[in-house]
This record gives sequence, C-alpha cells and structure tokens, in this order.
Amino acid sequence: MRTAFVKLYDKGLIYRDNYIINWCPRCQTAVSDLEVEHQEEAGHFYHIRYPIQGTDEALIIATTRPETMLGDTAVAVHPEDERYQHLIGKTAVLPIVGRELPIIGDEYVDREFGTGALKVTPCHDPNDFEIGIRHRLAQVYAMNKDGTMSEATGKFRGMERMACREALVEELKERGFLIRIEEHSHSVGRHERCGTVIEPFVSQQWFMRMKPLAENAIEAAKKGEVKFIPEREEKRFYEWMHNIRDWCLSRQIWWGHRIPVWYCQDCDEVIVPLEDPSECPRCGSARLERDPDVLDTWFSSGLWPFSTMGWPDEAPLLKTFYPTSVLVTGWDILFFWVSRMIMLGIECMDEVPFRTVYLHPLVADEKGQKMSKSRGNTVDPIMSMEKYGTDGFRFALIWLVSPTIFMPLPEDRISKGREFANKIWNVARLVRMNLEGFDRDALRPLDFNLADRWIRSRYHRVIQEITQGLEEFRFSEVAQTLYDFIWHEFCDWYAELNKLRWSEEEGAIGRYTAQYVASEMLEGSLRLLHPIMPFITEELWQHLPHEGESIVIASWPEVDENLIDPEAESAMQLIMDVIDAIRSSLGELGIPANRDVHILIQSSDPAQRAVLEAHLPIYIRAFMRNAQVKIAETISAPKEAASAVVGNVEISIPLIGLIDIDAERQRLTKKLNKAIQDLERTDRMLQNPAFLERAKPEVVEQRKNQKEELTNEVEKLKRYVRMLE
RNA sequence: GGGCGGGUAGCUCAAUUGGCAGAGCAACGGCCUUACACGCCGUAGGUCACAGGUUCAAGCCCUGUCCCGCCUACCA
Repeated sequence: MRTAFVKLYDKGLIYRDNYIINWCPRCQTAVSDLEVEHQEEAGHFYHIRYPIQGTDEALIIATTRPETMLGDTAVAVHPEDERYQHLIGKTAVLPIVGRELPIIGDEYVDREFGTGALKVTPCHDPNDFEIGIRHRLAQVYAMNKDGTMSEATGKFRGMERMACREALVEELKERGFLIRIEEHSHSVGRHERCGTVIEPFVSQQWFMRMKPLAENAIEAAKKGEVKFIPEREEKRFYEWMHNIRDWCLSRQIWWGHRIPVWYCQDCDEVIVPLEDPSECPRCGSARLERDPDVLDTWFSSGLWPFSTMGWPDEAPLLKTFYPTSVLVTGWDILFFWVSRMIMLGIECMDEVPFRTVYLHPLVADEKGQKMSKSRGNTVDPIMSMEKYGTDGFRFALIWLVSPTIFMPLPEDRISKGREFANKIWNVARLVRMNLEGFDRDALRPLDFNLADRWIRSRYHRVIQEITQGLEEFRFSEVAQTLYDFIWHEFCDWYAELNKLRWSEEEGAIGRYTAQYVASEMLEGSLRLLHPIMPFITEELWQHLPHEGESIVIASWPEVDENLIDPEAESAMQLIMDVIDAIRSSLGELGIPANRDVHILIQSSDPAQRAVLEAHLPIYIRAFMRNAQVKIAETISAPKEAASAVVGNVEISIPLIGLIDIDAERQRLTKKLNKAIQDLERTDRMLQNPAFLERAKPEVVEQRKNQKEELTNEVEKLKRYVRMLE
C-alpha cells in the first residue's frame, strides 16, 4: 500500500484538493461515487420568489432542496434566455437571509427545466460547485458535517437539515416568498451502508486522478489482454472507464490503512515518504502530524493481485502467478474492485493482473429479489451448507448459474444437490461392496460386454463435453451433464445391468470385467466432478483403485477416441428403448414388474434381431426378474396382450385374463394418434419442394428416415388397435 | 435521459452455430426389487409475453408494442 501510494503521488496521480465530494452526515465520512445508491423518490418542487434588488421584478426559482438556499451565493440564468437576459449583472436578494446574490449567465442552465432560473449553492451541489469555480463565486456552507445547519444560517443554525426544510418552507410561505409546491419525483442519493441521504459537501480530501489510468485499462481490454465473460460486461467496463471521475480516497472512519502523509507543522510541507519520517526534510522540524484519515478499502483491494505475493519485491510467487488466468467474481463489483485491480495492476506491474474475468450472477432470494441487508431477505450460505452439505450446496450453485444478473437459489435445488451427493455415495458403496478381491493391476483378461462398451463410450464423450464446457465457462451445462451421466446412465442403467455379473464366482472373467469397468467409470467420474464437489469426491476416490495421492492433484481425465463406440451406443440405445417400452406398457396397465411374463419380440431386420437376441434376454432380467423373452422374425401375438412398437420392433406381452382390452385399445390409440400426427408433419415437410431443395442434406436425410420409421410404427399400431376392436 | 438483461410446464430456471421445446420441484399412478425412500418405475403438463417480418424451417435473427428487473446519468 505504502509503495503504491508514494509511487502514484510522485507521478502526480494522487493529489489533495478542496473539492465537492459525497458526504455521509451520519457516518461523517467522505464516500466515493460508487458508494452512493441513487433511487427515484417522491419529493416536491418548491417555487420560491427571489426579489431583484432595485426593481419590482423577481426571479422564481424552483428547487427540490429549499434548505440549501441558505448557502446560495448566486442566481444563474441561461445567457441567451430572452426572459431573463436583462437581469444578468443585477443582484437578487436571498429571501429571509437578505444576502445579495449576483445574477450570472451560464450555459449550464436548462431553459426548459423548472423556471429556467437556478439558485447556485457551490458548497452543496456538484454542478453549482463547478459554476462557482467558473464565476469565482463565494462559498457558503449551509450545513455542518453532521447534517445540522451551520452558523451562516442564522436562526436556523443547529437544526437538522430536514427539520430546517420544514421550518424554512413555513416561513417562506408566511412571508410570501413561496409561490407554490409541486409534486416532483427525483433521484435521491443515499449512502449504501446506512441509507442516509448523501450531502454533497466541499472539503479537503485526497484524490486519485483516474483518466490516465482508465485510458491504459481501456487500451488493454481493446487489445484483448483481458476478456470479460459474459461479453456484455466488457461494454459496461468501457462505459464506466470512459466516464470515469477522480476517486476520492480519503475516509474519515476508524478502520483501514491510514493515509501515509505527514504535514510539517512549521513549514506546511507535505511529506509522502516510504518510511515514517522523524523530521521535516525541508525545515528539519520534528513537529510532524500524520493525516488522520484512512484510505478507501478498495485502494488496497485494488493492489491485491500483486501485493499479496510479495510486491514490491521481486518475489518468485509474483513471477509465477502474475498475471494469473481467471478472476471469478460477481458483476456487482466490476467497478469497485475488478476495474481498479486492472488499473492499478497496469500502473504498478505494467501488465493486467488476469486474462479473463468471469462475472457471475448474484444469488437472489426465493422470489427473485435482490438480496440486501436492508430488505432483510439475505440467505446465509453457511446455514444452507450445514443443512444440505457443502458439496450439495456447491453443486446447486453451479447447476443453476446462468448468464443472467440474478439467480434464485430455490431450496429444492439445494436439496437435490444433497440427494445427488447421497446417490453418489450409495453407488460407490455398491461398487465397493463388489470390489472385494479385485486387483486392477493383475492385468487379467477382460471381456467387455455391450454395457461396458456403451458406458465407456459415453464416459469418453462426457469427458469431452465437460472439458469443453469448463473451458467455455458453461458451468451449468457441465453440472447437468455430470448429473445425467452419473445418475441416469451410470446408476440407473449400467450399475443395474452390472448386478447380473456380480453374482458370478470370484475370479470369473465377467465379474472381473465388471469390477474393472465399474471402478474405472466411477473413479473417472469423481475426477470430473471434483471441481464442483471436492469433499465427497476425495473421500470416495481414496477408497477406489486410483493413481496418485489426492484427487486434488490427480490428472484430469483424457478422452480416448478409441473407446468412443457408436456401434455399442446404438445397440445399447435399441436395448434401452425396448426395455423402456416394455416398462412403460406394463406401467400404464398397472402390471408390476416382478410378475411372470413372456415377452414376444418381432423384428424384420436381421441385424436388429441379432442385437436383441444377444443382449435382451439377459439384460431384461436386471429389471424384470421373471421375464422370458422370445425374439423372432414374426410372432403371432394373442389378443389379450400389452403391446408396444419401437420403430421396427414390435413387442407383445400376453397377459391372459389380466388385461382390460378396452383400456389397452385406448392406450394404443393414443400412441397411434401421436404417431400419425408426427408422420403428417414430417410428410408435409418432405412434400415441400423448397424444403428438399434448400434444407441441409443431412436434415432432409434425417426427415426421410423419420418418415420411414413413423410409417412403420403407424402401420403396426393400426394393426394392433384393429385387432383389439 | 441513455444502456443492458429478462418474460418458455403450476413454481424456479435451461436450450451450443436457426433443424421435432428440456431439467429440478410440485402433481398423478405403481413399487420397501438386499447401493440408495435423500430411492426406483411409470404418467400427465407448453399458442416459447404480444403483433408483424426474414427463412424451406424461428424460443433463437429483424422491426414494433406491453410488462418486470438492473446498470448508468450533474436536469436544479
């Protein structure tokens, strides 16, 4: 901090000045522009008559803050305003107080607004302050630092500013100076910490000259040295940088870094040294007093990327980690912190502190409202973590994050995060229970079955998706992909199918392969999940076959293209579709899955039949223990049966005496109607010559295949429905 | 005043480069199938705010309108 301050002071970028700043009368400190929150509030427009000396004329002036008139030192009109031009150079008399106010012409005045005449209060309004400088106007404080009226306000002195407003308006009314009061909605600035209305106030403070720093920051961003995600944040960054104003650094509060400036009590020398001085370098006096104020905390925060790593020394840490890769933070402190880190980083290190700034949304409450202490709708993350676990909470956060401004974090999602953790815990238990006697390094022969090939293929695709998703900052999709893969593919299908092999005897090749693949998939999934759920993944990983000491430093899974197996994927897809169709039919008819059933499967496609014959009779038993499957080119299905059609595959489950024919017919009719609708839509497309001509060939191809499939399905369903009539 | 984001299932939110709208919760029906009831299986639920336009094709692109939110600004 000290080095940075001195460096910037020596370069003339930090200076001390008597200037108008934002003052909080309650906290009794200066605050920066960023710490003032503006809001439209209902107020009044007071029209007040200012008599012109030596004439019968008067200027009507409209103001929202009548109490500030006690600090007026001029009245301004537009120099080209024909109504008032002739008054320029004359003198107005401040009502009640009687102070003489020069009438000046200034282009700042908006002829259209209010009455077109402006009272000028240099000490309590930023614009008036500027006008005051331009016209060398006197400065009269109407208020003290605590928000009470000053000595200069005569009988109002000591009154609180709002109370004074009332009393003053009352008196103006009585003495005939108040013309009228209008309802007026205007923007009011309040201190973000305490909600007190900010008082613009002239006082001596330390400032940082921002223009040159901002120019460098803009240039760095333009050159792509630092990127913002989402992109719109870059625009916001430029917008702010282009309109930047000098930064008031001084704070009159008790905490923070004290400003490293000493003032010689004898010769008024201002001393800004690296080491605490004992005497004045100019006059040698030992009577030095340090500036009592402290720095805005964002000053030292802005130095964080390098001051934490040994700067200004040439520390090894600094060499390694400056600049770093990504800064992750909320968009609300883009100006407060991020921008200042960039500006001060360039200034002190000659380089931006990070390459990418990822700005995430702010967590809103359940109703989507911004959380704020004053609104009392804050949610304590620690409480959530205690209730749902840190990993579950983290998963929910990542799962829900999107490029919006606010994200609600509904409790049911956090709860689902915990349930996901629980699911993983349990599937790991299942795998471990069956890992007894397993030695991955035994290098015994393996015999991958369809499910093995499928899950490994899916796993390697998932690695690809996750890796890319993380690189592109699409965190929510990453979480969703992991959720679907682990829960629905690994647990719901693979783990269930694997159970069939776990009853095989110790040492059997099937059992060994199942152990090998299950542990491999789980171990790899944990590594993919680790950035989101660090604790549970480490714990489970330690109990699975793995390489390395800790998952924290384990290598990131790599895609093995050879294991991506489209053939296994489509074969498995067929199996899953058929099983789904069977389950769905029985489910809709209320037939429990453990009933003895015969499942008759018919397909005219020999390749399809081969896949089904090879796997379905075995795999179906993972889900329906007592099912018997028969697969043939043609089957003769009985009337009393549950039926389903999956593309080319017909499924019939005889349920003599168990089935309500009417219900089954209705069920199939519904499916038929849906299929007919789909077919018609597809057909319409394919009959449109413009579609055939202009659409991408692969899309046309896809539609053609779809038509064929749907035609098949419709025809088959029709037959079943007819049979049931 | 300027700028930005959003309006999609009952609720909270997704949807890469335009190519048949998804998830979680809630709802409904069935399961204590020895990893998990924080679970399993199944079902239902959408005029993608509104009006035009571009396109073979629009939640997505363009124009306008209506709501909601945010950032920013020295109209007293």
